[in-house]
Amino acid sequence: MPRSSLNRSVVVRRAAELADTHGLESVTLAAVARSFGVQTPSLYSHVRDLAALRDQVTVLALDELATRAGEAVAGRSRHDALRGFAAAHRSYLADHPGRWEALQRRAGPEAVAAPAARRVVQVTDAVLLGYGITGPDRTHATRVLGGALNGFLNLERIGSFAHSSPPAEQSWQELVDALHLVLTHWHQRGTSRGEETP
Amino acid sequence: MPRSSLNRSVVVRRAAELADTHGLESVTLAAVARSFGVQTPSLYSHVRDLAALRDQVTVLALDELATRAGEAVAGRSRHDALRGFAAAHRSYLADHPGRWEALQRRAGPEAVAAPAARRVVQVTDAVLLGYGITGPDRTHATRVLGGALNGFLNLERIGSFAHSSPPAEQSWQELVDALHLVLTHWHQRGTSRGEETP
DNA sequence: GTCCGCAGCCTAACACCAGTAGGCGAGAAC
DNA sequence: GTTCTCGCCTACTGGTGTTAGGCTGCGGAC
Repeated sequence: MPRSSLNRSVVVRRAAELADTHGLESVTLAAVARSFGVQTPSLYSHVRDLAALRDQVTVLALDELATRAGEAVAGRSRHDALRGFAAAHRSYLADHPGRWEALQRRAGPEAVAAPAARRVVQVTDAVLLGYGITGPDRTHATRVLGGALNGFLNLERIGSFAHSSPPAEQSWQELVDALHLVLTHWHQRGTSRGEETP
Repeated sequence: MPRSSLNRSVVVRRAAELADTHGLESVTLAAVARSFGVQTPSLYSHVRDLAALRDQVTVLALDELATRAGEAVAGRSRHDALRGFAAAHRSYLADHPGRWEALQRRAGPEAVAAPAARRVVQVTDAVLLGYGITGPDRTHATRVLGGALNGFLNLERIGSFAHSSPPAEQSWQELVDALHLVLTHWHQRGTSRGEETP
């Protein structure tokens, strides 16, 4: 019997695959061990905990999402960058629904401190810089942009759009265009409300 | 011993309270039974399943949210209605985090077919009608609005905003103002892209 | 008032899961 | 070749969902 190729990153990757095929909440230590043909307690050499395993799936997802979004944004600006950024999110959900699910969860402290989390923010910032949004406003815009994309995709994922007629794809285009409008007018709107020069 | 005050709606309500205090995933049949001083199998007279219990918490949340949002919108229009609608969502999350969590989940078929789900959409439509958004565009706007609000609040809930400086409250105001801008310009943007008269 | 039906809660039991304690053997170090 | 170490193992505990079937006390029929 080969001593085994079991490994922390291998275990996490397998957990992510199980999440994608059967949903995150069916990612269980017993299921992961079964998929390796191994007994459950053997995993504790590589993973502290079930919670830690799921947290690491979250970190993996953050990392992959940041990479995919970064590639989609590279060399583009404004509307093109925004479209690529949004499409990266949507395609990641389509390709890896279980890992996406892991992003919609409150993760442990070591997961949120991971560099992968910061990378996602950095890519978002790159899009906003293309719109000329800087300073403290950029944090607000990051949150608005991230929230809108995540929220739409999450509603689509849980089936909220499945029972009304127009396909979600069209609404998605509307959302991206709406965000373009918001980002284009961000500065003017901010100054008109007198928040930037108090 | 009183024959019991156990009841389907009482059980669901207790499950919702447990969700609010300890999180939705700690809503377990064993915990609900314990809170009534009753054995676990006794609950099966009132609830089909653990999944059904959680689905009914979702329906309860949809109903309460629709009521709260409806009251916040009544007699208002445009920016005022939007602000009330958004504030209703945010306050519901603050007051009932566990029930909110139940809204971010894929629910069973009988839950999504519940009248409560339609009521939420109707209230949203009322806000959009105030902006003069009608016809097929209204579905898109409903999804954009719902997605943006849900997404922002969900990111706030899972702590995504806890590690950057400006408080989330300010970003929330920015989001509501941004949505006002989007809804105000919805019609123009739609026609300018030639989608309404194909 | 007495009896019966039945709804509602009970015990018993099974399968599954997370997590802990300690054993054992294969490969590496020397 | 001997020894050490690490990775996987077995055995076990406590908790969970779910089913099957028993008991009991309340409400209605007479």
